[in-house]
Amino acid sequence: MKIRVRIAPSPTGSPHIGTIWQALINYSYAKRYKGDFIVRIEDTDRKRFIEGAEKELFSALKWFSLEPLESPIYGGSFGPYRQSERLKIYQKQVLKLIDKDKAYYCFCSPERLEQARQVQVKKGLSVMYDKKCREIKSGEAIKRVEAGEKAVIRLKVPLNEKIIVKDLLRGEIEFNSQVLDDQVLVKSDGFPTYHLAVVVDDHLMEISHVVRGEEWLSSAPKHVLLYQYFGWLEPVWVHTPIIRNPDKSKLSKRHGHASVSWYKNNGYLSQAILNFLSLLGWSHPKEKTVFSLTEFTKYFDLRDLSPVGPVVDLKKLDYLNGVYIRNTKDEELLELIKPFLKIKIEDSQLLKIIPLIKERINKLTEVEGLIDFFVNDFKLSPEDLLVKSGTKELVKKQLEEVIKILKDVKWDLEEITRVIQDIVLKNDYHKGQFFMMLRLSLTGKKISPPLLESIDILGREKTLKRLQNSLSLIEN
RNA sequence: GGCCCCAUCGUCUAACGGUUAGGACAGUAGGUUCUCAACCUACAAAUCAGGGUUCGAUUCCCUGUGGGGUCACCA
Repeated sequence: MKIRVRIAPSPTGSPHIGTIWQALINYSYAKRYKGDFIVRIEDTDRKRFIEGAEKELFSALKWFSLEPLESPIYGGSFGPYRQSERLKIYQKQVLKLIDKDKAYYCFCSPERLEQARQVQVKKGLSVMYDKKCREIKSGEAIKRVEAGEKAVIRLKVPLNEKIIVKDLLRGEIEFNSQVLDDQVLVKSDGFPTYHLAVVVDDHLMEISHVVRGEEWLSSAPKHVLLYQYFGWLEPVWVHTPIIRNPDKSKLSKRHGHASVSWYKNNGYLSQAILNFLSLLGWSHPKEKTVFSLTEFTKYFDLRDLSPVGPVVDLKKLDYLNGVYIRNTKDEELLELIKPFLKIKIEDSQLLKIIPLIKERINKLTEVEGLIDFFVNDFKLSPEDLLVKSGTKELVKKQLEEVIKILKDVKWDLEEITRVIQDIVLKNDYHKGQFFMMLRLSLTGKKISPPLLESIDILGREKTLKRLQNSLSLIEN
């Protein structure tokens, strides 16, 4: 059987990291077994539709290199891939159900339903449709519809039957049809609900494995029922764990970081995020935690997914991000860093700085704070300088010496290193203290990239100017 | 609340029914070092509880507890 898998997001907001995780496992499964990965847009809810959300989704998929074979933008032979463009298909299919007496028209007003619901809530019962319209003769119902009366179409759930969902990760799960609602399949605006659309589309698009979040498990028996009613072969059901916040709730903006843009804006690399995501819910090969998407697609199998909802631990992502940053070539890193810099700096100079900082950052956002001193001047408090570096006389003497020697030294790293270490040795200065003094004078920071390399890049003019500034500062 | 799912270090996760319950991140301590990192070494840290089954349960079964999901003309 040809493997065909899909993600089916709805365009109701900016892309969710959980959607990317779904994309990752679907894409990887398809890749591994030479199947097809498809994106279908589930835009049947016009109230929640957000303009531009679809575009954002595809640009996110592109960023992660998880591009589908078939989709609304790439096309494919099972299109259209937007549900709003498939209305006729659903209408045709649902009529089959009406014919078979497996679905029925319901004329109940939203008000009546609301009332019934409140009674149920009061009695502590689960909220379900009371099946009032189920008894209407189909001939009569059709007449009323033709007369223009507003109606929805509901699924006719059998009264007391066992329905089995065969889930790949959990085995057979048994539901009693009593707990299943006569689900609305077609809304009064003529749009299908998820339940109808997903079954029809997955079947017609020849989806072999329906891989989706565990939040769908409760409604899966309805879908199974639909496959039976239509007389179609069921796909393999795979309900994946839901990614959680540190407080174990479903990953959300409130308690965690759910949107792809947050990760992007906070200086994470797409490969690192992907690596991190692939670790979630998956029994990775022993003692190997760093691997690329290509490697992942070699090992990944749906069977190795665990049904336990993993918690997102940003500390681990930070670590992985650091690993990826260190493994990125300086030239590539340059391009990645630039969008995060507010200061203006020449590419050539930035390229010189990158080796000094790449192993001390975990996120691209940390770059600016480390390197702004190359460009910007800063205010230094004399108290700070003296507290960290010794007495006024000592600091003054040291600064004067350094200034003197740097004035006409040959300006390259080796020479600078030699002369400065000379000063320390000859005078028997406290090395740590001396370097801290220089560090503060030149960068205004207690923490900075390696000092001698920084001096080399700063250049003679700037270095001397800053040292002079510090000198005059403590003289006052 | 009904129904459903799940349960190994703080977190991500290993362990044909037999292991000193392993690794990674985070933590702690030390080494290296001009600071911070990176790197190296060490330490600490878990089988939810109670019953079975078994010569032997992290592993299989039951109950409890805990967590999660779901109960829409939303997906």
